[in-house]
Amino acid sequence: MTSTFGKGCHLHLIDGSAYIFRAYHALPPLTRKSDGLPVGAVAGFCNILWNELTKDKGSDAATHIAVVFDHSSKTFRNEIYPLYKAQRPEPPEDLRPQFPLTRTATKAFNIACLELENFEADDIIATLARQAREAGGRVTIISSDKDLMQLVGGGVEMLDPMKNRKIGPDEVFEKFGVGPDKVVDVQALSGDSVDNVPGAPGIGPKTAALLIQEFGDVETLLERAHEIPQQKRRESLIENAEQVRISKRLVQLDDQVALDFGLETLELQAPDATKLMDFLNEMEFRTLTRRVADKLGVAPPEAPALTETAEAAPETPVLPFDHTAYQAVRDMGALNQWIAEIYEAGYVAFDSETTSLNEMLAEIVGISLCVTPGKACYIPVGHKTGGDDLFGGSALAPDQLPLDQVLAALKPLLEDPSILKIGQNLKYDAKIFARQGVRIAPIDDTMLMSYAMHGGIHNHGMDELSDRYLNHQPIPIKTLIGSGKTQVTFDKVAIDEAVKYAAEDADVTLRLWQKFKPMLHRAKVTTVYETLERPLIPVLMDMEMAGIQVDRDTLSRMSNAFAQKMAGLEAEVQEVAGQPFNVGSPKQLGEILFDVLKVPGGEKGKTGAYGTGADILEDVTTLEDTHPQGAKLAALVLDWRQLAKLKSTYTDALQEHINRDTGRVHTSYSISGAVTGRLASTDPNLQNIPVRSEEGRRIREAFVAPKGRVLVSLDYSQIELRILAHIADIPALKQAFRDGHDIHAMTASEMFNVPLDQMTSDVRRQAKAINFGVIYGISGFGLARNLRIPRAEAQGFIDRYFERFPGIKDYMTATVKGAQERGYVETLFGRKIHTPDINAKGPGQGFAKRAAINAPIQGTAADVIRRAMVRMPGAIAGLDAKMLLQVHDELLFEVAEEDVEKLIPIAKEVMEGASDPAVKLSVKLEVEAGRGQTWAAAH
DNA sequence: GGAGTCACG
DNA sequence: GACGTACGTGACTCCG
Repeated sequence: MTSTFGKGCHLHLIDGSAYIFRAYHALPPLTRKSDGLPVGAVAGFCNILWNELTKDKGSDAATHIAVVFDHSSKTFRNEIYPLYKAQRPEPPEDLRPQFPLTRTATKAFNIACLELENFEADDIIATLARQAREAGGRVTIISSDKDLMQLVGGGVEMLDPMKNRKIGPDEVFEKFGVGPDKVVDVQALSGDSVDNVPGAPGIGPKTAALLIQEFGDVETLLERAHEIPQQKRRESLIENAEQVRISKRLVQLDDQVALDFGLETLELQAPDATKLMDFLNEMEFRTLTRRVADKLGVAPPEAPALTETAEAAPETPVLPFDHTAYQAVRDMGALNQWIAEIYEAGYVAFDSETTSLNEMLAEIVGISLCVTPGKACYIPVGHKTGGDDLFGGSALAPDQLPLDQVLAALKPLLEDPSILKIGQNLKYDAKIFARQGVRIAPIDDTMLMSYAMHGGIHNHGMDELSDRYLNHQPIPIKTLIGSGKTQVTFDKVAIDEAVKYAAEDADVTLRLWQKFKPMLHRAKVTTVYETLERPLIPVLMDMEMAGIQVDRDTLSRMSNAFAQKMAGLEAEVQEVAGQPFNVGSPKQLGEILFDVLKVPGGEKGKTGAYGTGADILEDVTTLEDTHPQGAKLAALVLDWRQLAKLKSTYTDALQEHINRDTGRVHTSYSISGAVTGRLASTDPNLQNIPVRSEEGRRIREAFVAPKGRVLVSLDYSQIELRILAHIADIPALKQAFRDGHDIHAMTASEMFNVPLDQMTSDVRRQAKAINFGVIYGISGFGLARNLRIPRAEAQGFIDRYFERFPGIKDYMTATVKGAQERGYVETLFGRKIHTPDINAKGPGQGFAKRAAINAPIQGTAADVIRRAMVRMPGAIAGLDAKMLLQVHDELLFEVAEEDVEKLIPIAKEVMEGASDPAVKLSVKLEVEAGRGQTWAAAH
């Protein structure tokens, strides 16, 4: 069978160990049903292998393939340097038993499974890649590990499996600033904290790349180190020369490993169907077993009879999706039969098709229902005939029940408290039905169930959930309505096509619900779902439908004023620049500023463009003395940009959002959009209306109350700092809040030993930045940049802060540790925020750590205001008042003048007591109130 | 469609 | 001792 490996052959090398960790962290925990053995990582690993074997890669298809593993943690590198990879955390408890299983899996797929004592997987990969290259073949290394990048070139390339992106010499250069042949030199200098490669202290990747570009390689550099002008670099290199040499030996892969097999033995072979099916079946991977069985054309083995334990999920029969089985309901007889079935079942999955994503404008085109997996119907009510006639095809297509008749028949059912309505993003459908006078209740929402269980792991759109949990890819909407300019509305879709698509959505939703229902309980997030997600739907519906009155004339006048000012500024900009260019183009601006005018300090980012953000331009404006032309230009552009932003995003775009019928602006809140539990506002975003700048704040004058009514704003004072004080248990902070002190001034006083009555605004400002920094997972670099002070000074501040408030440091350490062990962090109310990147290596881990520190604080604050919002309608029911907007720590109400005095204390009490009784906070929450005819005045 | 920029908490 | 850095969002404009 085997032939020699040579020209025309293509070897795929899979970095197996990396895959296991990725699969483990990327996927929700999964255990084998029969005995509870953790198998999540094995399942993910098998899926990856199967995809690798079956996906069509055209000319990149493998002829030879192998999976390479690390044998153990000790390798020859530990003899060179005992600390190498010494600080690797132990793998999690439930991952360890899965390591041997992945080997078994690889063999079951009939793929060569390689590992060698004393060597890392990377060395074996290096050796095989060299052999293949020398034999004239091609190699694809499936990994995104930067340690492998030194191998790229000469027929060897890498493939990042997550991004599906090829990594060739250009990408390596982009990453390291040098070609593949110099990667080890750069790594030797910069070191690697994750692997404990020491490198030269004080030299990071950027400096390392510069040095290697100049000197060629590590050895030359070390010999000529005395020529380096920068004192720090020079000294570090001279002092640490030996350490750098060791580092190079650590990062240099060994491509001469003695292997006792030839490349030809890695030839790609079809898996042995029986062996593979046996393994998958033993692992109890139902869906993958079925997929593999389909593909190999063998019968799936009978599922072993499972002993039903108390908490095991009721078996969901795996039933293929069949679009031809869906029914079009075109007469009342059929509809009534469906209604009877729904009453019989007690629940129904439900979805609507409409003409718009904007619920305030959308018209119902059809409704789909599903009670049993695989059996669903679609009721067309608003489909139009083809667009052939002169009037744009506006005639109704034949054989459709009239909308009002369908609504009349469904209304009792949709409002029946004994019938559960299940949807995916039900707020959308519920709003549309509410406009037709139907209040859908009670409800379950699969999107929110997923959010409660898996926030932070993946998004919660139906296509993604279906793919992940049902292994099924629903018909993409684009195949029906197209995209871009030629996109049509759903009413133009032929009914036959619509039935397949729409009924499938209800079918998918029902299956997801059946799957999620028991999962929710096992993930211990039922309370979160029941108290923080689901009850928010009707509350947000009412807020969104109420909308807020926005005065078009005010916006329009401001827009004109902005346009005039911008034109003036633009002319000035061109004059200072000495040539015309597009002020709105950062690329052109950067070139004018740093290339043409030669302003010093221009820095190009990864895309090769100069950065021209506000902070950079602000720095340029300080060059008044040395470069007046650049300073002037930067100042003008900053002004221009502020106006451009205000005009395009606010004064212009906001007018487009004023609803024709209501004369008001209706935002849409996304409940599951932000991982921390915050809401997100879209179309338009009313959570980022300007307030910080004088000029911008005037936009809020356009947000008004109608005659006889008032806008009332209530916002939590320092809620995140208060929550931090409670969670981290900081007595000094708590006391300050109890005493009603200015918290930033108090911090400053503690830190700098300045009495409160001698506090300067500048010292207070610095303390405030530190307080916020703590909430964000502070770092010396970040604080230094924010305050524009030297890094060492910033670090000094942080050290002193931790000294004064030791609990903060403990909180941060404990939170990160918890995230690393469990894969998630929690809010005080039990919301889980998953942190899949927390054990990643590289800079991603830094991000993940800071996010993990921030999430319980931001998330708890988000939970608090959610609780207040859920209780608010009941509390203010007797008043002529409506809750209109939420801006993270603020609620905005519209109230009849005569009820203002009643509303404020009631709403305040609800907000201040929102954590009770679930959580007893050791810090009081305080709410401040404002009122006025406009939002500007109320704030 | 991604990157850059900037508005908010 | 240092990786590269503030946390969380959405909308608009340019440009390939």
